[in-house]
Amino acid sequence: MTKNIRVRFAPSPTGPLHIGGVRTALFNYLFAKKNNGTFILRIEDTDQNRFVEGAEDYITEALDWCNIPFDEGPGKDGGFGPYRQSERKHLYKQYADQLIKDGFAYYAFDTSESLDAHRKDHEAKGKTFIYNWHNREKLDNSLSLSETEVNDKLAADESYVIRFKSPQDETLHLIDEIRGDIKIDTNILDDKILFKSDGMPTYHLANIVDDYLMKITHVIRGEEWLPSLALHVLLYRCLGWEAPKFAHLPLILKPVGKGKLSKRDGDKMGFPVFPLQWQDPKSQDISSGYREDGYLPEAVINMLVFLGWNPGTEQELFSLDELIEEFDLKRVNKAGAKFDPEKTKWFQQQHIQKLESKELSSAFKTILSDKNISTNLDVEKIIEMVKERATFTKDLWDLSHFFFISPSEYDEKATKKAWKEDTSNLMHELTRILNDITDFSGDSISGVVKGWITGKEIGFGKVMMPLRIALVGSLQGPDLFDIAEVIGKKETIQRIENAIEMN
RNA sequence: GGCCCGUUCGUCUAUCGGCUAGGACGCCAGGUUUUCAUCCUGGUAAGAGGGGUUCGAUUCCCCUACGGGCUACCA
Repeated sequence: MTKNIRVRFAPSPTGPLHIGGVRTALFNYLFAKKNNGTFILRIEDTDQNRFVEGAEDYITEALDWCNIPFDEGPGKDGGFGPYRQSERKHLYKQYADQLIKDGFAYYAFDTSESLDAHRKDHEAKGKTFIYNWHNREKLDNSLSLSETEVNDKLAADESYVIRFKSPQDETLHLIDEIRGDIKIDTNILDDKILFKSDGMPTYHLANIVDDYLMKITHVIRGEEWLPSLALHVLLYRCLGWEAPKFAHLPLILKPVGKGKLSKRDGDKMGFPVFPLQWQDPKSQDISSGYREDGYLPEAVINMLVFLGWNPGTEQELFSLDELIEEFDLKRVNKAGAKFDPEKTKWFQQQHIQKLESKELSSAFKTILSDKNISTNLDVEKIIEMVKERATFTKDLWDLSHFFFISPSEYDEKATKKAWKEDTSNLMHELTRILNDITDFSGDSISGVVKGWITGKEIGFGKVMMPLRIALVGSLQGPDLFDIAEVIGKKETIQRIENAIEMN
């Protein structure tokens, strides 16, 4: 019998979720959905000092926008709640105590100051201070002190932490679902703090306890956690629990230069690193978001999933459902991937093209009403005509404004190129011809005008270019005759007359 | 510094020992669109270096180099 797959995304509410975090959530989501499993959101807020107002709401809103909502999490109890570690505070201490009782952990009374001094001292000698078997007998803890001393300190309410007692002389064989076997010598491990003096567990303890209690089967997280894997596996062992499977995702790196992608890269190069816009509650600084910049969530998702994963085929464009179908942890890469803002735009362009004109035009109608433009024109047809040139919804106005507003000025360069001495006469004649057309459809206008041009032997450019200037204002846009059809006979002729007058 | 992970076109990547190393983004050139964009076609460009193993290594092993991560009473 196979266990129910349960995965979790466990961010800290220390600020806006950045796209690396979104990708981690996405991989968890895809893995869960692919396996009919459960995707859980757990808020890891054990560090009260770093708590940022609004960050948790941001996380859930971002997941919603990306269409990867959680099945269980704050406000959505699936029987394993609460889902904020701050609300689970009472759960952790007993496990730390159990570890002490079983000899796997110990009390430590060293102050931060004394530890800092040790570190500085070692550094000065070119050595590294590690709190572990090397020196724990010499430091201020329940391993070096007598039982009475320890009890006295505890009774005196002296502040303490609980440290893990890393085992000695053992080679750990760890398995990562993406990287394979990893061997670790336990002698190099340090005695990590499990329980802080403020009464809160550290990430390590809370994480293990919650994953166990929430029956997590697969821990899919960023590569920055790989060094902690040994500790985590050891904790499961010492607590007598079966460990879940682990998969460590490669990191997203800066487009240029060294290191992992950061907020600053986005500011510097002009692309968002956050799914949603974020205003820092303290500094009031605003960071741009993909949503506000006009990206489609499906484009962002598609871009993110290809940073470190591929289906093994040549298909690159995927819907979320297709991703769920195709996703496989085994096809996740090991190496970090540099983020590419250009390719992100390409994904956006591809996905907006997949949208139905109907959908786009309803979004576009909002833009129109924002601009106080009311129209009798067939908006859906206009969108159909211009959408192939759009990358963002907001491009639609630049691509189609001339349908709604008659040109008030004409592109200088284009006019110089296209409007010659005899052009006005030609345009006059054209208005008379257009006026006689009864079926004012693109095809019919095209037939009549082309016939006239050919008959007069005047060359297409001499008519088409000035006509385009008259209708559009510049040398761009979709098929001229289609434009004429949409704006209608009266408006078409009017615009030509305006152009004659102004040139 | 120590430990761990990684390394194919500029970038994202395919290849489960047989390679003329494939695709995509970008860039360049041509074509379509009597405009512009889209689109189409073509081009550019790669397995870090050195040792092994093998009939044969991009693929497996080792070393070096380089890149990344971790090294907090942060996650």
